[in-house]
Amino acid sequence: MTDRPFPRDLLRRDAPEAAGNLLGARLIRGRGPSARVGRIVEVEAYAGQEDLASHARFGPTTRNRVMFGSPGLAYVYLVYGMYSCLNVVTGEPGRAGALLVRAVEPLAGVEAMREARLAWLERPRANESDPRGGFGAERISRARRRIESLPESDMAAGPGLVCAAFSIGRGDDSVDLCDPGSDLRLETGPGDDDPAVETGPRVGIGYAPEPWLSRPWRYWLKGGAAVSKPPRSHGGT
DNA sequence: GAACCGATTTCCT
DNA sequence: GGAAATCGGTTCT
Repeated sequence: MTDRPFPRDLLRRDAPEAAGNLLGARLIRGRGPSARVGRIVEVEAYAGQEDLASHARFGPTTRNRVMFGSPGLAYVYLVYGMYSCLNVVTGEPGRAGALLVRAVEPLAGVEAMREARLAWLERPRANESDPRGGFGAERISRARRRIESLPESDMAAGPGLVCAAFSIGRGDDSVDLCDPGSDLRLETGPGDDDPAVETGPRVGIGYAPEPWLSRPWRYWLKGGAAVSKPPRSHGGT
């Protein structure tokens, strides 16, 4: 594997300014032949406390505390009761900021990612004694078949899917992604040429007022097959 | 302590 | 186009 630790200094600025630095970086889980490696192709920037779309808008809390910490740390939270989302903290300590990793293009360990997606399906449920057991089993079985034939580019094409494919959960909250010794970490890509970056409004923040709602703080690498498809409920025709 | 809701994904009609 | 799944945080009583 390459072995180029991601320079923390590239994250010492407000999230929208650091976004371009994170695009193209490698996200890595594990080491050796079983390592899972992917290229970050889509991110969303969440700025300081003034950004009313950000979890930081209420100030430091138990959940978002790491957003106010050092750049390069992982901020992992649970959305909709089931999906984890991975963020890379940006900015100097004391100033909140983070980049949400929305999509990753698999480069190595794709089958391990597929296994992780399958394992996520069978994740332990809190209410196991729920009477609707049979229904859930059939639904899971159909989802399993779908994942078994899923194209590589769709393996981590969405924030919840990135975490499922890389086995990321709340246990990874506050992990230092710039530390080469971390099991979950970042590395720089190979001397990437000047990549073409496109931008657009952030997804899933309908609760936010203007101007935050329309800030073009979603960034993706042009032509990336793994770029996430925004949920229909949020936009597309 | 209870009500409300989300930085999502998937399936159904 | 509509809604379910599923639960910890945040906010209110």
